[in-house]
Amino acid sequence: MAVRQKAEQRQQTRNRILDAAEELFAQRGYEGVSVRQIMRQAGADVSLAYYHFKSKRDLFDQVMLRRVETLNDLRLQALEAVERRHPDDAPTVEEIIGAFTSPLLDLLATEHEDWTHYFQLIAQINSSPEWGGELMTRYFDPLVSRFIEALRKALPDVSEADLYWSYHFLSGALTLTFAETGRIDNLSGGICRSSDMRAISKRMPHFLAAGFRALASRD
Amino acid sequence: MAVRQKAEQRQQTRNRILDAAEELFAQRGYEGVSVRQIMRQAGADVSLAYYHFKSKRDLFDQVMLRRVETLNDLRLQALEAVERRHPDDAPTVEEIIGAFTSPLLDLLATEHEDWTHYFQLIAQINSSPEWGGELMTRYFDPLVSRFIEALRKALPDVSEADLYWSYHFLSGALTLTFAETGRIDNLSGGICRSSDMRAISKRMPHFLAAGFRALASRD
DNA sequence: GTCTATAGCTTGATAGAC
DNA sequence: GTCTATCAAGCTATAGAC
Repeated sequence: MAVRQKAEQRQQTRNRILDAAEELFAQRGYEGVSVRQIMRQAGADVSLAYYHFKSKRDLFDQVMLRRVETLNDLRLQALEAVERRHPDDAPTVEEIIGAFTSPLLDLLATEHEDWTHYFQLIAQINSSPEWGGELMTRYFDPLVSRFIEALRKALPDVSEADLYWSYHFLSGALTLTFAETGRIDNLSGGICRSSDMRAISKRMPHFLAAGFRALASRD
Repeated sequence: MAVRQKAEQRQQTRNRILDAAEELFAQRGYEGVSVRQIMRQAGADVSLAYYHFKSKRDLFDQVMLRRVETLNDLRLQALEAVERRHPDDAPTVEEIIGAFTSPLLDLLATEHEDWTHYFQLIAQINSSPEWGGELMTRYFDPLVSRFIEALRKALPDVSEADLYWSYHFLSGALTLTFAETGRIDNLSGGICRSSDMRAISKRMPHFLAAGFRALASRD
């Protein structure tokens, strides 16, 4: 019984550190945050960081890993649900893109605090020459390849290059949107809000699907 | 004569520092680079950084400012050229987006070394919650508002919210593309290359224009 | 203008008591 | 498991000689 409590508290502390690290890395990037700042926010001593994690870089990797499997699973389930609704024909591009993006919107709607910092972190990694190529590849490529395959079936005449470039444009639009930097609030004079997920889900899949189709049907 | 040489050398040193800072900030972000590393790469002593610039942050601001006016001027000229070709009707969405994006492609084609790091830096800033909202607004909003105005004329029935969200998706696709992280190279197994500007210019305006139109003509 | 030298601080990480 | 104490290194920034 005492053993179980110890294990639970250990897990709790570990998670408090991961939460603090996630939030601060998301705000200021890996290099912009010190282990001390993270542990201050977690309400624990610096040395505990090195008891629970091998190094600052290991802590960062665990922040990334903690949520990636959940996210990829939800996306895969959404895609499979779409495909089950189309036993004979191919799903539409909108439906496939919806399966890729709506899990993010759902997670923000139900567990906003937990996921918003994670998506901000992904956005920064995606745009970083130092981290982007390697980390996005490692964490997301298997899932993305599965989505590309579905898109290839929905757009039978599309070339491989057009398909990958289309996904690339999607990736940029998606990650910037979930970065929630407040830029669109300033630019639009308050007409649009970075945090308005309903406004996003009404527009993003439609916008991107039209782009995919435009490249697929060009000349 | 000696005075002029001094002034020229001063300018040269200053530019060497700015070049080094631009490259390193683009690779590892503001916090990921020290003034010492910048000056080592510039081949000059640390103290010279503080002779030419007030602080690390001032150096960063000057890196941003050095190219932003040139870039915005070229974009504005491209837009005005497009509008001059349409004295009676409105330009197409493709033409307007082309005026926004093609100056970047041209600069990379003619002065690649000088501009590639700058665009990588912009990409990271755009996706950062810490910097994105404020800096992108300060440096680019006047120009972007001018482009939004042109797009409003090209899409007379579009709602204001659709217009701003469309631009937002454009911004994400554009900045990720110029971040050149190598991700698309990995994902596509070599079919696409991050640095292939011809492939980009053939696809990006077309993809994005279709998105704008899809939102503008939705129900 | 460019150098040396250094102040004053923060960093990532560890050793050892309890 | 959690604390105190500490290390060596690196950091931004400046003062002052030439």
